[in-house]
Amino acid sequence: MADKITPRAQDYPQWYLDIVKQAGLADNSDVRGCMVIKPTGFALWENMQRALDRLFKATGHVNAYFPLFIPISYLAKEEEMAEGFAKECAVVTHHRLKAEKGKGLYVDPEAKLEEPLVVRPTSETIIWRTYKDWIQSYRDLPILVNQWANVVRWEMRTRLFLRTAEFLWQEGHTAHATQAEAEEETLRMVRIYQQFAEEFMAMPVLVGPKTEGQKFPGAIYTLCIEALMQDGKALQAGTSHFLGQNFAKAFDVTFQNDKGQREYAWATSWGASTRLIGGLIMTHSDDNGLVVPPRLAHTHVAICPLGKTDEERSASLAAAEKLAAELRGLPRCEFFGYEPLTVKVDQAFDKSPGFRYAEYELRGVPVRVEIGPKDLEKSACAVARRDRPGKDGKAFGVPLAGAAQHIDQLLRDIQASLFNRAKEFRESTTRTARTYDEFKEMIELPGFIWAHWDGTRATEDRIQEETKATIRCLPYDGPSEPGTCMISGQPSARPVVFARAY
RNA sequence: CGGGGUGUAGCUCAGCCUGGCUAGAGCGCGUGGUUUGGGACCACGAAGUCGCAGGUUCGAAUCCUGUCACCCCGACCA
Repeated sequence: MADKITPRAQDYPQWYLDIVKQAGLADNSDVRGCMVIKPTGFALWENMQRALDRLFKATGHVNAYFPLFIPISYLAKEEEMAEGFAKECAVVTHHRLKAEKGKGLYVDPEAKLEEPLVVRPTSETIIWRTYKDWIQSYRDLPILVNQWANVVRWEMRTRLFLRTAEFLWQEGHTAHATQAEAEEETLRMVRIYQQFAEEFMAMPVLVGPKTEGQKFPGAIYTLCIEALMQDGKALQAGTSHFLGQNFAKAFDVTFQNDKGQREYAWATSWGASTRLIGGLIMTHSDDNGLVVPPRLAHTHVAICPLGKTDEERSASLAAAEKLAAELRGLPRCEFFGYEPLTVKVDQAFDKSPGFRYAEYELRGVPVRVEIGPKDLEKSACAVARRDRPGKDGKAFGVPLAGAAQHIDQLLRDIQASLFNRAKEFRESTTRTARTYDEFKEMIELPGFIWAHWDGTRATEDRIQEETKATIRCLPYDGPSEPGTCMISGQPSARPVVFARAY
């Protein structure tokens, strides 16, 4: 028997770690705060990348790549950003080692860099330095570039996927001729993140601006998507920033408009990272293991042929291969990214059936099919859906004729049911606080809290200090009636959403 | 940076207080056999500089000093 997964109810953080490790997604590495993303985990990321990349391209973006190293003087140019990231930057100061017998390998003091290079914590500065060379005229705009990259933020405390010192992400950096166009882009991209989260990850999100205190350093404002994890804590899952002309001014990026006047370009940036994998886990998985929504699954269907004798096994195996071929041969469609379904025929006859079932549950394969002698007598198979773990989700007697179509539909049903379940959980744990006392009681419960806030930093800070809750965002969709701040009694245009967060 | 803890086989840990023969267990791994419709079992086997350095001692995983690393709590955290 494999190591047990700690039940969620007993110790949620330990459950999360157990899932990550036992489903084979990632491991801690020898380098503090950095992780090894294993093939199974990386496959999830690749599927996320593929889906997001399609959405970006469909909205006119192209990919490019900028350097890992940023001269320290670039980072210094935008004051807010310099201040915001100063405490978490890795810095390269030398370009050579020396190997000497007896002394081993050491940094060559002769090889000190003229100017230290910062390992990018984010790429606005190096990219805007580059855009200075790309932009002369309004005809050069907009620039709609995205890059897939790794970044380093030297965090004090890390957690696999949710916060690691090095992480993988995409960062979009766009330049526009007008403020209105840049603001449209900012909104467009946060809505793309929402679409991705909800349609692919089956993870419902709130969408809206961050408060002044929570925005990205260097931004005019930050829009975000906020998801709710099963333990009732919020997770910021993607951000889109309107940067105004801050970076254009810092790097002197101007263009001539159609009237021949010089203007500074308008900027946006937006990013989502491997943190999404953490969000995916904490939205759907259960005490039996990982649960992956079919649209992001690396293996859609696992077929387990059964049998005690060679004759039984070869008959089951033949039926399994036939079904696998039918599944792979289903018409390609948008829902699965125009790729064929991935089907694994499991031939581990030396393992007990129970072990094989548990293994696919642990790894989050959305649909498992069992074909044994008893099924073949009836030309049928057993089909188990991962969103309902154990025997509850298993249906016997599914006719082999038409099984492929049945499973295709089942995968779509699972995708929808995961989203609905997550949304119901969010709705059932979302509360409205009318007074601060009420709020303090509610914050001890899982979930989001709507409450009125006077819009000041002081009130926001006080609430955080006293309750550890932060304003997650000022959602676009939701109640909008005015009221009064639960603390100061000052007028509030509309309620905002609080939660404790990752 | 403050507080606490842990370093012994791939993993989880026992042994340390009270020094002593060849350093142990479970899981995992390898080989062979019996099993197989919800995490099978038997037999045999491989595998450890006891984090590192120094000291005390006839003798150190065990005692002392130093050091490094990691984990947890806090502070910090697009």
